[in-house]
Amino acid sequence: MNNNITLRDIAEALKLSVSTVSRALTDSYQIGDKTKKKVLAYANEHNYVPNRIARSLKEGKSRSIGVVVCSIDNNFVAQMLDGIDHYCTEHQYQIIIMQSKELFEQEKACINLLYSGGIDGLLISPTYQTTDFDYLINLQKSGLPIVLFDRLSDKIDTHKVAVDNFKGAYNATLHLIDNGYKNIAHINSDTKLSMATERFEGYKKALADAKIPYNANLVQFFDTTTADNLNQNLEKILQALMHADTKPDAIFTATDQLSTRCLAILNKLGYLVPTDVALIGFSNTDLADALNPSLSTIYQPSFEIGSLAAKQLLSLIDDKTNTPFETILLDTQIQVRSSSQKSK
Amino acid sequence: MNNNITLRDIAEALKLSVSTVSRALTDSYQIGDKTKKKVLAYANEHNYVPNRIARSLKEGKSRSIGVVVCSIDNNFVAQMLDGIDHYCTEHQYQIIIMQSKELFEQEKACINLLYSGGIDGLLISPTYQTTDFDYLINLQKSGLPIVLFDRLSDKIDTHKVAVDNFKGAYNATLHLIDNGYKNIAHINSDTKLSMATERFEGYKKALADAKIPYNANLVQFFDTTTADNLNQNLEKILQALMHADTKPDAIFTATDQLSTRCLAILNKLGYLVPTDVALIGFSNTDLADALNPSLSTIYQPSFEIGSLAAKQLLSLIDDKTNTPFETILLDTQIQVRSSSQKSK
DNA sequence: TTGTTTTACTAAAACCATTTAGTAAAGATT
DNA sequence: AATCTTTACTAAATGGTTTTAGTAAAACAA
Repeated sequence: MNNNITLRDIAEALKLSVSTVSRALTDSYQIGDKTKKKVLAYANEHNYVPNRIARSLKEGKSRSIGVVVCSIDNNFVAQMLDGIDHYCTEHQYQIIIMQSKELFEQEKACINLLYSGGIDGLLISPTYQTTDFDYLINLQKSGLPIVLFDRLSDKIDTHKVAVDNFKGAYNATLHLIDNGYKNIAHINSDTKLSMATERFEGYKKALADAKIPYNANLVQFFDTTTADNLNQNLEKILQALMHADTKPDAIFTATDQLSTRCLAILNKLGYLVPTDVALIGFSNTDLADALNPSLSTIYQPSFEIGSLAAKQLLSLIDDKTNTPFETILLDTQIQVRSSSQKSK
Repeated sequence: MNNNITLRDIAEALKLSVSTVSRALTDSYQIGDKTKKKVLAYANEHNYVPNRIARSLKEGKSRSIGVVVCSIDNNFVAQMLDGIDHYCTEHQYQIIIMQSKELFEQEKACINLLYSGGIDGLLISPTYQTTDFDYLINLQKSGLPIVLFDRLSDKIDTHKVAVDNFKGAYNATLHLIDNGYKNIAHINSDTKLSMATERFEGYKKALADAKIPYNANLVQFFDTTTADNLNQNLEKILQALMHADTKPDAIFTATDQLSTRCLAILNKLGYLVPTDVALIGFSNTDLADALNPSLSTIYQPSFEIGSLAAKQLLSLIDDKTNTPFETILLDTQIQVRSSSQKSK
């Protein structure tokens, strides 16, 4: 902790009261000009910085918010955190980031720690496991402003910020259809969060609109919570898919990790993308154009998700007017590259 | 901010003094068993959590540390942050991450904010621009424990954690030489931090040991601080290199961003890697094997750098014994893939 | 019985900034 | 001259925890 001078030090040095010094520094009308100047001069000279902790204690506000994400070590998450940090820094709020590592119990532990640490609000992107939002609802009831971002749930009523998953998935699938693909597989995470079903629904709607019959054998949901799970299961699933009766000619993957891992595994298994099988998926990797082949992606405005979520939270913290909760859905962007096109 | 019950609430409810309650909860010998049980029961029932801010104020410790990095939105940085977070969470410290965005002025702003926010210690990976360490030295003098990680400097004496850049660069260059490459270019950042020169020296030493004459025309240092700088300058540099009299048959890139961007640009310019030019570089991307071609890398133990740095900092915070400062250099790992080998 | 020790508690200060309530002195008003 | 207002300040409380110093009562020893 810093050992700067305090108001008291200034007061004693200048033979004033602590309250006078405090007021002088906040330019109160109650203090005369000469005194103000004297105090200001002394404060500057001795590099006075108000003790943030004392102020927090007094004001009952810490000007810090908690952020809970699955893992900081995830490209897409890091981009959103960048957006959160940008907005918060601009508005003089500090962020305390904690990682749930996709474990519900750890998520609860993070939240408890943050809450007792005195955050003014909470920004959370729940784990894939999370189905119980009661503890969040309780915190909310006891006065903690909460905003959900990226991964949403209907079980809690609050501000929410994410992308239009349905539309993004619809567009991805439509793009494959437009490029002549008919047997389109879909690989998704088995989370109960709405993003998974929304992307699945978008996929089905695009098929339906194109009058392509839905084939459940081409759709796989599975546990992607750990890297090991993902790699091993995904390899099995891809092997199975590619040896099935109705071998897919294209794949639409629903998450960042799934998309890039899928490409890596297809390469490893010796399949030529897109000749043997085309691929498009949700992903924000900035290496999409350097991949083999360059990967077509559904890009999410990650930075904006983060900064908007932060904005919603700070407005919730400031406003005690009961503005109704809203859900903001941003548009995704389709980035067509080689992995999803027959020619090129 | 949370509105939990306080010691005082418990005290009033049980008709005890605040100090008795405080002592009962810390299991002090001064409190009788019956009272302890009564207090503990009440505290549990009403979900008492000590107010972290009040405790910080009293103890003069916040159990939080500041972390300053160039950008959270950088794969390698995020991996190190994961390591820092892991160690700190384990030891009940909170981390407050701030981004310098490679700007020296912003770095100073971050540090000031963190310092006045009452951090117990600082973990910093300076910007490429940073050459002046006086402000850090001043903070150190006024009692703030500081640990440098990843990007080091001789200008400040403290604990430091990074990789053995010289050896990593030497091994990368040696690998290219062993694979028959002779005209090896080297692309590096123009930072004044030691990592750049160390990697450059490793490159030169490997050439010298192999009796390959050093050719300054094959070596390029340039400003990589922004993505725009990097992309545009790198493209120019690669164009120039590939059209020079002594066209390189291989390239060794010194940073994560340089390596992956270099590959992307070579692809874009139509050069076949490794046939036209081989490539190996420092990089921690988990997409190395999905790149076109799969990218040979010098991998840094990023997680360990982070967790070790955190460990050093926390030991500095606890220990007031003046253990001498040490610099820990971890070994890099060479990961040979297609981009650096003639046959495959 | 008197004096000493132990047990089990409490009052109050400390950490530092903010803020409410109040005071003394100067200046203005009638 | 007497009253009101304004100016420029201060004392003290507040926030919640920890800790120092202290007290009353019980237990024990002589």
